[in-house]
Amino acid sequence: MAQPPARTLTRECIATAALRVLEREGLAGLSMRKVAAEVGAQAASLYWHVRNKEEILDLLGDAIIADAEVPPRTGDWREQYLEYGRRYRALLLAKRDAAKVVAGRLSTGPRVLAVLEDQLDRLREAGFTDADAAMASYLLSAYVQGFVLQEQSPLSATEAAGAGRGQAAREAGDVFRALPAEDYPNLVALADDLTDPDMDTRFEFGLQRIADGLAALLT
Amino acid sequence: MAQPPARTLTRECIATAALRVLEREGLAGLSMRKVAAEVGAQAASLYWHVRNKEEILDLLGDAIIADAEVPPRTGDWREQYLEYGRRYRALLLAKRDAAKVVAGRLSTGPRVLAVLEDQLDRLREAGFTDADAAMASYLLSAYVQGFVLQEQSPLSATEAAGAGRGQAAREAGDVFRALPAEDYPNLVALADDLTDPDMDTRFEFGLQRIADGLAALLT
DNA sequence: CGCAGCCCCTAACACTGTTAGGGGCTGCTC
DNA sequence: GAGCAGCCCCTAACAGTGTTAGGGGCTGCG
Repeated sequence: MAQPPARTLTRECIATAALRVLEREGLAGLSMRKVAAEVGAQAASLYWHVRNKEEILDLLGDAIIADAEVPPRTGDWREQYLEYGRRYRALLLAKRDAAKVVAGRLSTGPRVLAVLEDQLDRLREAGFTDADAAMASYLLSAYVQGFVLQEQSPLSATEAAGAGRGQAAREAGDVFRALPAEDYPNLVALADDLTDPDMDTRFEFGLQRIADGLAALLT
Repeated sequence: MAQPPARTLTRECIATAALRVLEREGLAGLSMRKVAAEVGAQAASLYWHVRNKEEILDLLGDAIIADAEVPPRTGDWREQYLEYGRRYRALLLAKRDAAKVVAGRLSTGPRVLAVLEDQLDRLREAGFTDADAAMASYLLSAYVQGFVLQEQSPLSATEAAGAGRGQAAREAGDVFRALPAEDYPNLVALADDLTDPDMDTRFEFGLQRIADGLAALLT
């Protein structure tokens, strides 16, 4: 790692390096020094191209969305809206800690704007009010971000060592089943439903409800 | 601050102290040393009662939800479901950075479980399948968390100095309006709708759509 | 009395983001 | 060609972070 001349480093160069560090070490392990080392430079050198670590996170947010592809323009607006949601979730699941990076960050990178533009175009074409189209778009991204964040959140402090997806769900199931049934009858009864590790259908459920609710606006 | 004998410190004591520090300094400014100082102790002393900083954040998550109140049991399930969402959002807005604390954290504190238990009870009583009730509950919390997180996220690196709520929205509006209209016709046209600072009605919009979608399951 | 144990301390470790200041290297101007 | 401005990267340091090791007062029990 770290080629000696290293080529003059740019913001894009820093962004892709940060992306590699993020993939390797996770968001908590992402430091200025490590990003700098990844491009063969010193930490302080980054500050010539970037104001903050925060600005690097902004670049990361853009880079994560960068390889988004808009769904095909076939079928009705509903199928396209659903597909937007699915692809957004897939994007957040593809890169490590992507949801946490993107969560508290309103990106205005060109790639993000292009997707948003396209999405709004289809919603208006489908017959939604301007205000409704804007809110429908906002609703979708809020749901997807919130879902993936919950989906990836470990159970309390039982975290790090846990194996992949669904591990937390199974442990949560144990917690629910162990509860006193007279105090929490519903939690005990629904323990299996609440902790079903099939996140895909759980996500799809919410997505379909939202689409249904939006469809009711068009009648 | 910091009374000399300080009384023997407990986990609850640490939790409320952490809550005060969070309110004063924000999540980024919350450190072991500051929490310790708040209870009149040294940083290392905390580790007798708590394993990690992560565990303090868990305590914080519980403490934030602690003063949740379940909505009155009047009216239909829909009104109660909506009210759950509204109160959850209000809770996250009430304490500083509460959304960020709660976001990536599956709390199993007793207060959280009690609310969940009650919520599931009402959904089942309304006629939802066990699986649907569980998913409806999950859907609501995903939406609320995602929404508040987006709602509070600053616009790119224009952050810290910005005034309160709606400031980011107004600046985002400027960004959208300044875009080339031939490349982003919809973004320019909907700039006002996209950046309407009235977050309450925006939240309500999504909430109503979700409730509509769920209602369609009961027919 | 002595001895556990609980509880808190001081000191240190490795690491973080960030800034100050210095020095090569480029390319322009006289 | 000489000098100079600027870009770009460096070393060194600062204050602060989470966390651990080890010590030392208390308490209550045998």
